Amino acid sequence: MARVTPLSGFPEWLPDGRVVEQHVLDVLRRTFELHGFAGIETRAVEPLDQLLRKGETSKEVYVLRRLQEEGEDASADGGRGEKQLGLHFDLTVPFARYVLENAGRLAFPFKRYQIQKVWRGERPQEGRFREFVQADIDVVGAGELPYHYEVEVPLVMAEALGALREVGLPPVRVLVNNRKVAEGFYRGLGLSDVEGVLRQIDKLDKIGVEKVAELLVAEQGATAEQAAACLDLAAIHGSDTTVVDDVRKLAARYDAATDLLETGLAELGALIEAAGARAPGVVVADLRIARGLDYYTGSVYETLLVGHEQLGSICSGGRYDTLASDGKNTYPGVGLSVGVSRLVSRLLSAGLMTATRGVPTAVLVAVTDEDHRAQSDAVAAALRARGIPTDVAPSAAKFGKQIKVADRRGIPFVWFPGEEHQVKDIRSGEQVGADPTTWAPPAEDLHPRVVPGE
RNA sequence: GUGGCUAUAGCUCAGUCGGUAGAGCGCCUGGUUGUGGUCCAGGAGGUCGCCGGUUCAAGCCCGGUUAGCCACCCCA
Repeated sequence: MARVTPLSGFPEWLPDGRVVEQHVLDVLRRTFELHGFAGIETRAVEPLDQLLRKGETSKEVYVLRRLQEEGEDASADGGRGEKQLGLHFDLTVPFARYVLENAGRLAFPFKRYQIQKVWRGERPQEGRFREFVQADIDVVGAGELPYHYEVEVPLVMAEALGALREVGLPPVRVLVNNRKVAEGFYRGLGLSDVEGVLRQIDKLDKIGVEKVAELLVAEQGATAEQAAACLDLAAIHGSDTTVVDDVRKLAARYDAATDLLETGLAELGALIEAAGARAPGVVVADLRIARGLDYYTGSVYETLLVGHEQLGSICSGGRYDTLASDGKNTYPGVGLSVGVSRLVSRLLSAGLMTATRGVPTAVLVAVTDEDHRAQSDAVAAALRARGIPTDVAPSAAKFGKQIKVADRRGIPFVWFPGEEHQVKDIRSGEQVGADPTTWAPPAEDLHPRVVPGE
């Protein structure tokens, strides 16, 4: 048999892992719908020029090509002029296109969730995949989008992730910043290359304060004092509105106050205040969060798993003043995206969350001998009719083997048909008489459950 | 795209100084009268990633190649 090797970056779970993933997806979806987000799905491909819009040349896009393309249509370019297609690398670009395409039929502000696979042609490693699932929520407005949505979106996400706590998800920390604060502060200092400064600040975790200070001077042309100011700003963090005062004081000290800074601070303060009341301890302002250098214009978010910070952000997003635009109308939006595959891969590899079994089956009906298989099928039918997931033994092997079949799969009950039916809980060994038309397993054994790992 | 490491049984790995392969787990069979897990006995299973080179002889040395892992970059 040909040797099969896993394809790096294209994760696949075993059935019990899939149970965990499916549970995570269910909880996310339920929470999103609870908050009024409507579900959509967009096609997997977009025209390549659309995907590469916004100058995102760094994104590694998988391009779609037909096997028969060559030879068949040397005239394709001159003829149909088919657009080159690429697999989407996130759900925001397709959503923006979808909004424009359906603007006349959507009601704004439009709240949608979208859970789909995305593809990125990057070099994979732990927690980084080339094919992975994202779960996005966004709110998009026509022309304008009130700031309170920038407060709502991370709180919905905090609630969704919070709902997974009981099955083993570690606590999460949503780090927030506001692009206007950073931009206002830097401009107030006299630094005009806001993106450049942010890019350096983003390296703080990796290379440390001193190196970043050097880079700010060398690359961004900052004075030592300006660099120090940027680093002081980046050092500010906290979960209450004192961070706003801290920034104001800092700005005053460097004489860097601007209107833009004040606007940003007001927004950030409102977010922190609301979050403190609605999800205490979850949302933390962190003035060094940069995120998606080019397109975010207001709040930016990043989410860490407490105890797994090395994994990177499992959920991030922000506010775009121009999520989509058709030239005449602009559609601002704010959204967050959960990296479901990254999250689930860690939950599984670290044993944080496990499924009680990998098969849906609650009962395995034994087969006495092949001549009596119909009797076992009848028992199974009776159980299934009452919603009990049931399977029939693959062969009329010795009962010990049939029990083993159940054990290997985590099926909790084995049914022995006969004059007097009996059902055995193979975990306890307890075996009792039972009637296929009335017996039911305990509620907790009816379906696989997801539980915290050991 | 750049750099480092790795590739031997289904899985995790050992294999000394070059002398045609081992362990643990798993799997199969048996331990009598149809009830698993523990225990005991036995058994199956490997083109040592692939191609080439050196050598009397290569899992081991050399070159190439493919794949995987890790780091950088970037990001979910």
